[in-house]
Amino acid sequence: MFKKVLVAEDLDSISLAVVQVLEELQVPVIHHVKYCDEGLLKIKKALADNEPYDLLITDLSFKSDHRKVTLNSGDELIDAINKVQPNIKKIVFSIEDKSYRIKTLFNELGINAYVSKGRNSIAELRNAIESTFNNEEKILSSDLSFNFNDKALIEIESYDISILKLLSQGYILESISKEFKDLSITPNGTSSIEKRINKLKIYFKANNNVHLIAIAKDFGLV
Amino acid sequence: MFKKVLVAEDLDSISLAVVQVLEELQVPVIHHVKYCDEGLLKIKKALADNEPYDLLITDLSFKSDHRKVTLNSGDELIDAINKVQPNIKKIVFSIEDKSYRIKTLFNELGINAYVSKGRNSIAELRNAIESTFNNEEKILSSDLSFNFNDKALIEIESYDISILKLLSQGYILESISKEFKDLSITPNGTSSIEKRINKLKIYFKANNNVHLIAIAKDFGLV
DNA sequence: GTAATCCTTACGGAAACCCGTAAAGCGCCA
DNA sequence: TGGCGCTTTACGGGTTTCCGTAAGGATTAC
Repeated sequence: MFKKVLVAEDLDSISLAVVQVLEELQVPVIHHVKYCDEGLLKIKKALADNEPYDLLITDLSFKSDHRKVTLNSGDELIDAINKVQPNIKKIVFSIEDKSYRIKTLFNELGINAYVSKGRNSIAELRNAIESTFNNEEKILSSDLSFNFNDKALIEIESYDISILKLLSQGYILESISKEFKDLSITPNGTSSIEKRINKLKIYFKANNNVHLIAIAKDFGLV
Repeated sequence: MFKKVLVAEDLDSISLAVVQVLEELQVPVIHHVKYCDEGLLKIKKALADNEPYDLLITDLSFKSDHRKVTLNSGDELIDAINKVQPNIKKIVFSIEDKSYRIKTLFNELGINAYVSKGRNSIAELRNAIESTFNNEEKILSSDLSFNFNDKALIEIESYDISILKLLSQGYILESISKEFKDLSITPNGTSSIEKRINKLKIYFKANNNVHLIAIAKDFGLV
């Protein structure tokens, strides 16, 4: 079994359960942090001491409070850790159940397992830890049964997300076009952007921009 | 201390912690349900048996799965319970931290305490249970420090929420007007509705309708 | 080298919005 | 009854979205 595990989870009520699972699995060293920044520090320290962690279990969303932080989410934490210790095994344990979000975690951040917090997630988490230890790939908790090869949501790319983000911030077409030109994102003609928004509206069956952003929010795309 | 407590919480990783707190407080009878419907049934059964619960601790949001349910949220559960056993003490334990949502829980559903899931929520929950037992009123976990008498968010009433809801569903002004006429909600002229939306835009500093709905989603208003 | 195709951009008219102003409706009170 | 204040509604013009059509440019096929 894993020898040294780091848990990043802000909710104390949940971390309690995670740590309990790790103890049952007889993991000798279990550390727990409530802020992403702390997590990165611990990873770096362990590397410097030549006693690196071999598993990270992290949540995605962290509450913001008085404390000033540079890493705001599990995504950012994983991204930062990948730059210093890419070979570490990574399990995400989160409430998120949108396929788009989860796919990018596997494809872009290279996580090993995703466990969705739910009615039977403690058992799911235990299984995921064991499977990860046995070098299985792309482990998904059983309540998430979407197809990994489903093209549908993969087709929505970062370009679309950028448009949706700006729309949700109150930008009008022309401003989006200007912004894209500044950032050298192409295509950036108002007409092209308009066309792309139209595709999104058809895809999500939205009547208008307002409806589209409401749906995008529900899907966790923005 | 309380003699018989019902916990309604779908996430097993969290209910574990809640039950643990109750055990530490030496509550003799602790029941736990993962679905709201189950919760209502247990309450009714206990009443019929003349052994009613004296405390309810519930989450607000419950994941939907294959199972068909009639009560979808903690709000609905409390509302239903209030109809059969209004005198039961009620504590809400949820991640939600929007003052609008929480105020309506106190004002319209008559809950006794609200504890926000956070980095120190186990201790907060314990305190809230004890304070509730001692008949204190309107207990709020300490990380939520908004003023109860703050008029700002109270001014946003169900009329505004209705507009925002319809907007987020892709309705145009005229359709909203028609819908309001059908439901005999007044005012229902397009102009009045437009004016009200304008107020909301000023209040939330939104540039346009798209922006407004994005903000409303963030605030959990729709 | 030319045609076919796709992507990007431009254009224009109808619909919906945004925003200010003005009229109509309604309760209140003298 | 008539005037006052407030709310609701109507109206109008400027802006933005919405949606179809088409021109220009790049890539691919043959």
